Amino acid sequence: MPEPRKILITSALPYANGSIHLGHLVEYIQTDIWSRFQKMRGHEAYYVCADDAHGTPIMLRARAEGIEPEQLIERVWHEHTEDFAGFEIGFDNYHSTHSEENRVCATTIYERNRDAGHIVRRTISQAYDPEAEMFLPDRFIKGTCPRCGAEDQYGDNCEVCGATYAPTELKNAVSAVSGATPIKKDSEHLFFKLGDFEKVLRDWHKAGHVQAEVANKLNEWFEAGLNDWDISRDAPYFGFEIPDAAGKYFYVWLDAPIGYMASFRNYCDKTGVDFDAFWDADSDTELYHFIGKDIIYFHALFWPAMLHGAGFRKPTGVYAHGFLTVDGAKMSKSRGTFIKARTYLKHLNPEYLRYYFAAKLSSGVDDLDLNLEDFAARVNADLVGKVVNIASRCAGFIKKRFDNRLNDTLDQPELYATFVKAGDEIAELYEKREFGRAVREIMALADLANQYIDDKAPWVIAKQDGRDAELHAICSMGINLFRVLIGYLKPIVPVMAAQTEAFLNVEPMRWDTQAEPLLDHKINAFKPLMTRVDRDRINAMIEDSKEDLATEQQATGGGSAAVAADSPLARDPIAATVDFADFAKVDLRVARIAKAEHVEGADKLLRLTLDLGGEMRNVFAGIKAAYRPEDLEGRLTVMVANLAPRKMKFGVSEGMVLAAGPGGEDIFVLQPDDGAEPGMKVK
RNA sequence: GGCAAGGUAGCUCAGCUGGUUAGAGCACCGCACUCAUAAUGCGGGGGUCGGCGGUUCGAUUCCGCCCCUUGCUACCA
Repeated sequence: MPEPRKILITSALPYANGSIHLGHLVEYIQTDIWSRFQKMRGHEAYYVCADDAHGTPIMLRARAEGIEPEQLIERVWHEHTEDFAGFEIGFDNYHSTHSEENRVCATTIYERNRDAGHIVRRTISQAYDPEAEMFLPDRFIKGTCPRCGAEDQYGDNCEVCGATYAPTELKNAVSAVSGATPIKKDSEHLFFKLGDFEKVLRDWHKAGHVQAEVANKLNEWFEAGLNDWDISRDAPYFGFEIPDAAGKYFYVWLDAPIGYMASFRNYCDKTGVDFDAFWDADSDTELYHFIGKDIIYFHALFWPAMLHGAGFRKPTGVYAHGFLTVDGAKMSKSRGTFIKARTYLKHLNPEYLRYYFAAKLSSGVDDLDLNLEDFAARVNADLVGKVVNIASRCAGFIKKRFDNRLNDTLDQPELYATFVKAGDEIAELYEKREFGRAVREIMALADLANQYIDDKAPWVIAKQDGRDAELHAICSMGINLFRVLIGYLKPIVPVMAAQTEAFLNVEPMRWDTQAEPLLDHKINAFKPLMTRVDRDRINAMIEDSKEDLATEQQATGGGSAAVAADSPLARDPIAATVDFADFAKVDLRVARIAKAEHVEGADKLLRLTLDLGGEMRNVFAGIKAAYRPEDLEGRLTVMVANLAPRKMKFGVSEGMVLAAGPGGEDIFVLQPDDGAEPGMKVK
């Protein structure tokens, strides 16, 4: 057996300001599968992570809650830890960037870079809130866009017209912290001279430590030129004070990646693992960072540069993944597809999601879609219908007829050998982070196993006298094939694998334990290893996620950014986007209400006769409680002119008048400005 | 606007360096089977491989242009 590799693996640090949601989990599940795989292969692998606990948003949120930042991050740390545990994310250590280890690591990296001449000081002018007595990050300044006049825009760019500008250009700028008008104020900042490392970084990228598509993107950045990086922030700030700059703090993004190192240091101090062996410049160990594609800049430029400048090793691999969409669209709170980890856990088995993500993950940076229909179908068909079914259809015979003891020889050694052999290819796919392809290979094997059983038809043999040995051999073979499959799936579904180990009465499976079949071996009674995805549970989860939103809005007290809980928008969220082509199908016309009258026997309806400028339409409208007929006559309004006629109790309605409001007396009929003429198209 | 990744059966996706009738799973239809968590097996229908040009004996696969989707970015990193 070759020498075990020494591997340190990380996932990006989640920010200690919010809950873990399904989008985060793509990364943690991807990393965890890879980590578990490496461990199963017998390598010395460590998976560490931490909460990213510093920065202005955390400081302000704590202030808003009337607690200290330390209390906030402590609480969030526990939430995050529980959520990750719920999804079987097997961290060897989960720490925090607000820790003594991180202070030491950050200080070391800073001081070494400073002493090597990679830090400069420069005075810059920034927006300052005179009331809150703090400098304001761009996103904490709001005002009117200088270009298009849209209100309530952030300090750096306008979400309406896309203009970019300096916060000082905003009209009527206010601080989102205090409401005061920001002023400009000078301050000395510390900068990391990223440009010093251009050659180092280019060489490092060329050496294949990042994905090809990421390297392309990095090239763009090189061409744009590497700017100095502002690594300091003024007090008040929640972070580490810079040793030789009183009142200045390390920018959160400086000490966040250092959190990987600090978490590992914390782990080493607890366990005696050799920290230096993993971080020295000449280390022969491997270091991998799994990240989202949005933070490539930090991990493929700043981080290796900082490490290099401080005399540490650089990462072996920085692997970016794409984002999660749900049913083809960005996660949306109003649609209930912004699903938090704990909301999911209330309703569904975490291994469903682990499997589904694995089945769709590749080594690329493509986005991943969680299609809820596909999710249920895929998990049910693959995991339950194919894989677990193999054990389920064999175990009964083994129990009833053979006292739960497996046969002492294999029915088809060559088929078993095929399964074992396939492990090499599957392992290679895992190693390359091509989990989707690995899963396809495994499911192809599962198909073979089911075909084998079908072909042998043990249920027929079972009914014939004197064929017990055959039956025993077939079912034992099936159980053995099942065992190999679960071994291959173990990095993805560790809980089901553990249950299988209990069922099979075996030690925890490793990659190389699959080569030898289980013969003449006593197993335990079979219990269902996984139940099918219940679509009702999925729906309940979606509903629950919508409720999360409502609760949150109440909690935030309807700040300017949040939609007030009782606003029309909150009661009736904006519908899914439609193409222009779809919109254009609706033919809206200006119409004059030629006649309005009560309808005999109708409680809510008025009969309107609409003049389209040549054509008259009979339309029933449910506006009786809000309007008197005589007030409507002669008015202009807007109608849907190509709506399919609808037969109603009192006659046929040939269109629909546009009106807004919840109903009853609160109905407001639309009316065009003066000058519009009946028949004009509304567009 | 810049850049990146995509656009392949109803849905989710495979298709390496161009080559015989373009694949899988789910869904659908038929048959078989009933050991198994309405599971499984066999067979079938269904695709102008986003559009238009070009290179080539031959292009889903290469080149150009266009359309659409998603994401990042826009003197923040």
